[in-house]
Amino acid sequence: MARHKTSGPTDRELTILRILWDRGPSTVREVNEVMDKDRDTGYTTTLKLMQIMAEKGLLIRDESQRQHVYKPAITEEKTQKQLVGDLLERAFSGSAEKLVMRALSAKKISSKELERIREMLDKFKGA
Amino acid sequence: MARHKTSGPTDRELTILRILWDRGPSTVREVNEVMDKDRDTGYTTTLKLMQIMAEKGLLIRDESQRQHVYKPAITEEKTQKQLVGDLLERAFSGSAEKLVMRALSAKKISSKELERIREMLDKFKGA
DNA sequence: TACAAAATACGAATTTTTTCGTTGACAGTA
DNA sequence: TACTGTCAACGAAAAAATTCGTATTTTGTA
Repeated sequence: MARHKTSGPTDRELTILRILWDRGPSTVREVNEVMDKDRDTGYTTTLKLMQIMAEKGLLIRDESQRQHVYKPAITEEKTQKQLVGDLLERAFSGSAEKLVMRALSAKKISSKELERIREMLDKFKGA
Repeated sequence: MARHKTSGPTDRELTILRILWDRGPSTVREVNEVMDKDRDTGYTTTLKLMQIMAEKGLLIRDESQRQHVYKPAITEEKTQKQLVGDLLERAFSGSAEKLVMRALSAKKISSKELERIREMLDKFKGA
């Protein structure tokens, strides 16, 4: 697809990043197994994606083993922040309030979670 | 781009929807003028996009005038909800808490806005 | 009516993202 | 050593999204 200027990882790339953040450094096979469960994905497809991502600097590759081991080059936090910031501009004209509202209504949230969100708010208010 | 299964509007489509939500029903020229300001975009490019969106059912076209007038076929609310829900799954493994946290830290938020968000929380807590 | 301006229709090219087949290298083992 | 299974490299095809040139239609106006 064509991508916007501010663009970060593509869809499939994000899928791979998610897996690596969850699992920690992994081989292509390991990543592919997780991918494949959710949506049929050939091994070489995953391999190619991860190779490209390494080229782009999205992943770091350890070639010391025969089975190369990949890990994210960017933190989950930074990426999430970027994605949310992006969505904020593209779909919400910058209104964080509205985004939060939609997030809350998009999904049932436990009152425990609501409580933690409230605490966060306090922190931000203080800052 | 290739797009994920759950996929809603593409990038450029979302740009156009945003403009229509903001301005109300508009002609291609009007939309293109706004688009073009932000990023060079030929008139026929915008036209084609909007025609495709009309075909897809994303826009409704009023052809009674020579200058066709387009308006969104989907509400801002529904689309935003979908986009947030999507991002929630794709980048946050479903944790709304984290998404809200990132949203708050992605952008400076006025204390007035924080206050309103807090009120929203109360409502959700009650429900 | 003839011309110019402005719009839509159409088709195709381009770019980006995703997918995968094939090949050759390497490692373990019978 | 010869065989087998696993892996990375590579190139190219396919799919999706975006862009735009050209032709045609319509409308206003000289």
